[in-house]
Amino acid sequence: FAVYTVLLSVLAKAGGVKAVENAFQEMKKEWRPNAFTYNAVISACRKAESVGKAEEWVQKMKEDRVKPDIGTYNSLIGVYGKQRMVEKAEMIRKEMVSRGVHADARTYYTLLNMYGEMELWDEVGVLWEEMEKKGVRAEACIFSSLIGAFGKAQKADMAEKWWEKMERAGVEPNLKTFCSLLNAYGRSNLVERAESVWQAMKAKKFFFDALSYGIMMDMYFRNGRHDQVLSWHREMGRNGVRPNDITRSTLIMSSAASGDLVSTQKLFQGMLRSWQGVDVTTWNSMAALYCKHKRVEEVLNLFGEMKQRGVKPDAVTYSTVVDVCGKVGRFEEAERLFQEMLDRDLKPDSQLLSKVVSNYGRHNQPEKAREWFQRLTGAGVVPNVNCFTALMSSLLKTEQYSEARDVFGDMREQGLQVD
RNA sequence: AUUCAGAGUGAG
Repeated sequence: FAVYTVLLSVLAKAGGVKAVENAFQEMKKEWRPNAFTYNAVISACRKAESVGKAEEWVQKMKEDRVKPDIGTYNSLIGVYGKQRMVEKAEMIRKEMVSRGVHADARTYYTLLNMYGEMELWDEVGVLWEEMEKKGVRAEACIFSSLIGAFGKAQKADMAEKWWEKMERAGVEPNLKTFCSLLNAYGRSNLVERAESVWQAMKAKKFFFDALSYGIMMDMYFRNGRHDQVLSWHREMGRNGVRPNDITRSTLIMSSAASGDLVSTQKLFQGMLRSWQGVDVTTWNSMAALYCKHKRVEEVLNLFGEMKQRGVKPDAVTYSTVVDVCGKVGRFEEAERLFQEMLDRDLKPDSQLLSKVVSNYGRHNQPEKAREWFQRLTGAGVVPNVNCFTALMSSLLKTEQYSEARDVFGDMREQGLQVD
């Protein structure tokens, strides 16, 4: 029975709610599921970012008369936390209180993680105090999470402060904690500090993984030090660490930014020939490179080839192919591909909107730009400043001053910060 | 036994 529960969580990590659900059904034939079993399934829904499914499973759990435990509440908070549904997450916390279930360390970790990702630092402070008051001890993992959040927000100073806090608390940092600090420096372009963290890690005899190298490569890439990207990639290989999807995509990006099109193509072809192949993000990076050069045929060929190889195009892929068609004025094709995107249940976003609008503007079709703006916002896309700006410049191209002013007014009405 | 932490791709 316990083996089944472990199996569920392993399947969840391997990446499929479907597989988890199937295994659950199999198991149900022989055993009666308990809270642990349901918790594992709910957690799988969190990984798949499926709130609806998670809620369904909570319902099933109730129908099955299995009482939710602290793990269930924590998992559910995790489900909402990942989607940044603060109110829902807090609601669960209140429900816990009313049922006499006490928040534990993981409850706080999950909530802190959510607030950190959302950059709601005040809430982080409040929760932290509450946690300390309750005598819940922070572990390395929560410091990784918060230092990572500060890093993403390019607040290296805050990341440092929390690192010191961790040291004062006597918590021993692990590889993930070091990596979050490394990345904090990387994101703030503090290359030398990142390098010295790396040295400190080396002194501690950590075994670096591809993720660690990936952080360094990404930092050098963003700082335009493409030679360093290459040499760290080589260093990784020398140390017997296999490149993964992310280091591959960083390598492609770096080559795209530094070399000519042909050498990037060669690099990409070489990756395709290897047994690992490349993932959708790397395909997307390559497609974006062609798109930038307005090489429609290449983008479309790439698009076809990736499908042939069984890599599922995502919303970014479609955004790029629709964009490149629009760039060169092939709007019927763009329209067809856009429809295909919807048929595949992929959600258009504000970036796609701004691209489509500016492409119509570029080709002096402001009416079409406006039409698409309405169509997409009607479909639930929330336009940002870029979208409004694209629409305004489309209108201004044909000297529609008052219309552009109206758009400007609409933008301010939406409460958007004018930049 | 189950529930929490670290890196990559597209727009004006």
